[in-house]
Amino acid sequence: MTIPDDALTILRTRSLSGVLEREIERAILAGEIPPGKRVNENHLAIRFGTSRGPVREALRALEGLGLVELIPNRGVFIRQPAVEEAIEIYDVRTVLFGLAGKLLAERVSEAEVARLRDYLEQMEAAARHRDFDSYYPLNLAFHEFIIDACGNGTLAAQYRGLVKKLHLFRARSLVQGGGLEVSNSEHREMVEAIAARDPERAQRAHSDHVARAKARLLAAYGKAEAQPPRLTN
Amino acid sequence: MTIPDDALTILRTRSLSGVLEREIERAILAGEIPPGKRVNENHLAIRFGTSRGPVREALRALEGLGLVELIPNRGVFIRQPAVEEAIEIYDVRTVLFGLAGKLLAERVSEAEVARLRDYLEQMEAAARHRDFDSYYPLNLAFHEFIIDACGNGTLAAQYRGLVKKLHLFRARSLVQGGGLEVSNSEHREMVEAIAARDPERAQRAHSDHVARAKARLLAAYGKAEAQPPRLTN
DNA sequence: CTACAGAAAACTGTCAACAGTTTGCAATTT
DNA sequence: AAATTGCAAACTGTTGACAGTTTTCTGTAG
Repeated sequence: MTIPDDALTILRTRSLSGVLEREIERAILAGEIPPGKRVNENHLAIRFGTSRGPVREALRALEGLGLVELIPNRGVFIRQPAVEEAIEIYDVRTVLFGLAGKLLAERVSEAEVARLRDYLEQMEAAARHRDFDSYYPLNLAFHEFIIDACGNGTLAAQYRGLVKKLHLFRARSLVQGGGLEVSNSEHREMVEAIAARDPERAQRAHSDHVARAKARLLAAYGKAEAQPPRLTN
Repeated sequence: MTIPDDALTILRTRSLSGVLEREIERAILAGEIPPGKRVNENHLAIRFGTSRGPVREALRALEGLGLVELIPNRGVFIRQPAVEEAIEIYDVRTVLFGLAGKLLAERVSEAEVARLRDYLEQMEAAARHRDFDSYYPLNLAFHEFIIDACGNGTLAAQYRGLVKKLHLFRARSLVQGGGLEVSNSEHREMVEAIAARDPERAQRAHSDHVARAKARLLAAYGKAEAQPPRLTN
C-alpha cells in the first residue's frame, strides 16, 4: 500500500508542475500566502524560476483539492472557509473517522495494537509533563496512523483533504487545543475499542472524538446548537 | 444554495479550460473514452479546436476529481477502479449517505417531506409497471434531492465525486439493478424516518440502503465477506 | 473635496513553437 | 528465428509571446 504511493509521489515530483503543486500547497498551508488573497501567476512563476504554464496547471490541481478558488479573468484566490464550512467539514470528518475506527477494529493486527498503545503512552507522558510541543506531533501521527491502517485508501484521501481545508480556517488555533487530558481519555477509549476488536464500539469512540472537537469549535464561536451536541453519530 | 452553484457553473463555463473540463468529463463518464486508455492531448485539442494548454489544465483538474491519472512523460490515462476500490467507495458512501439522512431529518421542511413522498409515489408507480426507463432517472433524482437538501455542501461535493468514480467501474451494470421493489421498500423507510424527524433512524435507514447496494456488489463478485454483511454502520 | 470618465498598466487566457522523453519500428546480430 | 540495438516518429513538458479583460491611476467636472 505504501510502495505505489511512494512511487507515485516520486513520479509526481519529477514533473515541474507537480513540484509546483506541492510547493504552492505547502506555502498556502503554512500561511505564507494569506487566505482571501489573490495569487499572482507571474510572481509565482518568477519565484520558482519557471514559466506560467506549469504554475497554472498546479493551481488547477489545487483548485480540485479545494485550497484555492478560480474566478475567470480575475485570478485564483486562497480559499477562506467560513465557520459554517468548518462545521460542515467536522460533520463529515466525524463519520469518516468513525468509519476508520470501525474498519481498523475489524482488521487490526497485534503489531498495530502495540503501536497504538505506544502512541497512547507517549501522549500520556507528554500530557503529564504539559509538554505541548511533543504532544502535538504525536497526536497528529496517532490520527494519521489510524487513517492509514484502516485500509481504505479512498477514506484516507478524503479525510486528508478535509484536514487540509480545515487548515485554511482562520480560527484553527481555537480548535487545536482542547485539553490534553480530555483528549487522551478519548484516545484511550478508541485504542481499547480497537484492541477489543469491537467495530461498533470503535466507530462510536472515533466518531465521538471528532464530534467533541466540533462541539469545542461551536462553543468557541458561541454558536451552540439548539440541543446540546448529540454524540455517537 | 443553488444560486452560487449555478453562478460558479456559469463562470466556469466561460473559461475555455472550464468548458473542456466539463466536456472531457462527460465524454469519460459516457464511456466515449474507455477506461485504461491513454488520452492524447493533441487529439483532444484538435477535436475541440483549441491549443493544448487548456486541454492540459482541464486534465489536471480531472486528475483532482480522480477520473484520470497522470503519469509523467507518458500521458494521462482514464482511471479504471478495481473491485477493491469500488468496495472502498461503497463503505465511504455508506457513512456519507447516512450522515445526509441524519442531517436532513434534523432540518427537513414540510415542503421537502412532500417532495420526498412525491418521488416515492412516482417510483412505486414505475416499479408496479416495471417501467425501468422511468424508474432509473427518478431514483437518481431522489438521491440527488436528499444530498442537496441535507444542507451540507461539503458532504454533497464528496458524495458526488464518489459517484462519478463509481461510474468508471467497469461492472457498474451489476450494481445498478437490484430489484425495484426491494429498493423501494428501503426508500420508504428512509422517507418515513425523515418525515418522523428521527435523525438516528434516518441515518440508519440511509446507511443501510447503501450498505445493501454494497452487499449486492459483493455477492455479484462472489467475494462474500467472512461474516454476512453487517448493516447499520 | 468628491465623483466620474477615460486612459494606461497589470494581469489572465490562449496559442504556437521548441526541447526532451518515450515508444514503436527496423536493421543487425546471435 | 529470436533477441537486441539503434534510429525515427510521436508525444509530453515547457517556454515566450500575443490578445482580451480587469484593475488602477489620473485628470476633469461638479
